[in-house]
Amino acid sequence: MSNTNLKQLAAALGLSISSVSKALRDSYEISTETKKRVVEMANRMNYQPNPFASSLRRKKSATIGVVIPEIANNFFALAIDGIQMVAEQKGYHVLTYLTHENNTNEVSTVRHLLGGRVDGVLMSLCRDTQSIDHLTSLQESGIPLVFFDRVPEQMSCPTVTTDDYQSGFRATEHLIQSGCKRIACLSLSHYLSISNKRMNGYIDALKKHGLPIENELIVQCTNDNEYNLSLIKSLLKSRKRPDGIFSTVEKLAISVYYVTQEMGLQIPKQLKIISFSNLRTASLLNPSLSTITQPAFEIGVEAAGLLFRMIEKKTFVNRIDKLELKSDLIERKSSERITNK
Amino acid sequence: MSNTNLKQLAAALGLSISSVSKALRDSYEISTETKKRVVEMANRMNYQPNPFASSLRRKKSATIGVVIPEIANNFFALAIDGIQMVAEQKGYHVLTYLTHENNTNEVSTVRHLLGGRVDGVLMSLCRDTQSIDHLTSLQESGIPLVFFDRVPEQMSCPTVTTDDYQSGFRATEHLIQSGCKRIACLSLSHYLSISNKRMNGYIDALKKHGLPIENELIVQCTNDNEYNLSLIKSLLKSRKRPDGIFSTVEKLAISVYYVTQEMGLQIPKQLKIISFSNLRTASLLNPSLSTITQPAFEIGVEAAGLLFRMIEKKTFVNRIDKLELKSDLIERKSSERITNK
DNA sequence: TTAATTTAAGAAAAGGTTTTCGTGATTTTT
DNA sequence: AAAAATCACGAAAACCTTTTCTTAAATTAA
Repeated sequence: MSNTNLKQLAAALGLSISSVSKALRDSYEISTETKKRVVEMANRMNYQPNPFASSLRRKKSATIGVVIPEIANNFFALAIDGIQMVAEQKGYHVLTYLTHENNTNEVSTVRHLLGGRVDGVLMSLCRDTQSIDHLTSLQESGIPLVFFDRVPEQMSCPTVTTDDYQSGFRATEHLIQSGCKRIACLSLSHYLSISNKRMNGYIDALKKHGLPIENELIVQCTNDNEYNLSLIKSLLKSRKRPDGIFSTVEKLAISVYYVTQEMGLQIPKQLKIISFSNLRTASLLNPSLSTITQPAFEIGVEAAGLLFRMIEKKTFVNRIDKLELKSDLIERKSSERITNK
Repeated sequence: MSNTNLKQLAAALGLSISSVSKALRDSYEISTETKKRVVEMANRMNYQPNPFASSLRRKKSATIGVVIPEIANNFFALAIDGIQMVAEQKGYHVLTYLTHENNTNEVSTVRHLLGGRVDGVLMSLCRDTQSIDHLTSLQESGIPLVFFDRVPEQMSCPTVTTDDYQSGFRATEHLIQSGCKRIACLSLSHYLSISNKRMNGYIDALKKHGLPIENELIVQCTNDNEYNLSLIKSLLKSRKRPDGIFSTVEKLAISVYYVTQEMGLQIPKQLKIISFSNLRTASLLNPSLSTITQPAFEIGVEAAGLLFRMIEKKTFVNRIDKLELKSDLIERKSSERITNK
């Protein structure tokens, strides 16, 4: 154990505990020479302040909590990366919680967080969260709270998102311009506002170009990968198979690739697809996948930045501060127009 | 704030603080009816014990630390997933630290951890860690410590790894059997034992099949992606270009794909490749990538399991407990034998 | 019926830090 | 030279739980 505490340090220096504490925190009450002596001895004795005693006394944990649906997900991994970077700069620790897209986990995680273990919380909702009671109670507890990407629409709380509606619109319009007439939309959840915004963009793009909105082309997927595969399979085997797919989430696009591979359907000849994705290998897929790529790292950075502004209370953060970043649409083979029919 | 504490709870119940505390911890000293009353009131007042006071008193943080090189990496993301699962079962929190493959960060993170913020540490070394002083001092501080995947060979400490030597051997032999005569090896770091083990497997496979070991075919890559691309480019443009590549790490295989795409080199016709990888889209790449896939999630689970055995001290964990899991070799197009020459 | 034991609870210390308040000693002001 | 202010440090409370040690009451044993 490091196990030297202030008491021992004070004894070794012939000073009082309080003086040593002040010296280490660079208080004006302590003379410069004493400070030097103290710091020296602290290093020599390998003193590390007990974080719990400190947190207990100061009512500061120097820790933020991050609650996300999953970690084995390019978007969230990158966001965490950004969050960690900012936290480290601020001298904060990062406690990560995974909900696995399960609302029950989300609720119990929030309950834990209410215990005061963290000074602030960054959160991205899980796909089946409907009630926001646990979220409001967290907010009302006074713990700074910022949502990113998957945000609760009904709540007045700072958020960092991307231009989901526009992205959905542009992606769909891109498919239309590539010649698609029947475009399906794969949605992750009808509870999530990002899913719905993306879908609304899709719908409005169809409307703008005079294409009908067909319910059987809007597929609400689940959290069960196998089941999603069967949904996609039946979509692609239906009498009036779509000739384009707008996938609101990477995972589902990958499933589409698997299904087309199995069925022998050719992308982009028989089916075009574009998807939200942060896959680094999108351009190496067969065929390369057209993507709407969110600035995941920056989202993490911005969300953390907002959170620390709230924690430090230097600049006021309004509850309705909503930051919206832009996603990139990257056209690749999977949505390419076929010239020679 | 939740901000109800034992004192207030005790006052509301007309009991002493100590009795309430005992009741909540289900002590035999408290009658069952009183316990019921206490628990009820605790729920009603939304009582959450202060984790810092508790940690201070019990000298237990209910937190483990995980130190990894990066998070935007399929292997580590999956490992974290496994770790989190076990930690959650045990009622522990997970503090994540990223070293970004930088030894300085690793050292300073370890120093932080010495402060006693965590009850145990899971760690995977960064690529440029040579000195293990910081690691031994962490171990000697008495904090349970388990390494996974990237482990320090010189240290006597529990580890969870995979059969890296055999995997390297099998991968190389597979390339040879597919017809390769000049096989290059892309290594991440000559400091990491996993890199070296994989490379030794490669070397021994070449030896077994009577192929020469050529230094210019063993490429030590860096942490600079751009530079790695140029290394790979010059490798593939050299007079005697290799006809096979064994990549010890996913990232480098992806770089190879980019380079071959740019150069117009055809995989597997002109160049075959196999790589360590946890990419979910390996089979969807163009061409599909042959991989050695480590059981990343299980590695996390096992490492966490070992760590908790140490923390709980129920079963003794020997310092030389080394757990080795098996990786899978999955043959795909990228290393396929070309039949009709 | 008294002594011994068990039961149920409270008082108080301990854990290590931070911070407020106090206090002599020195320096500055009048 | 006396009064005021500053300096450098110490004592002690506070943060909230947990746990050990007591203790009064109730039960059992003798």
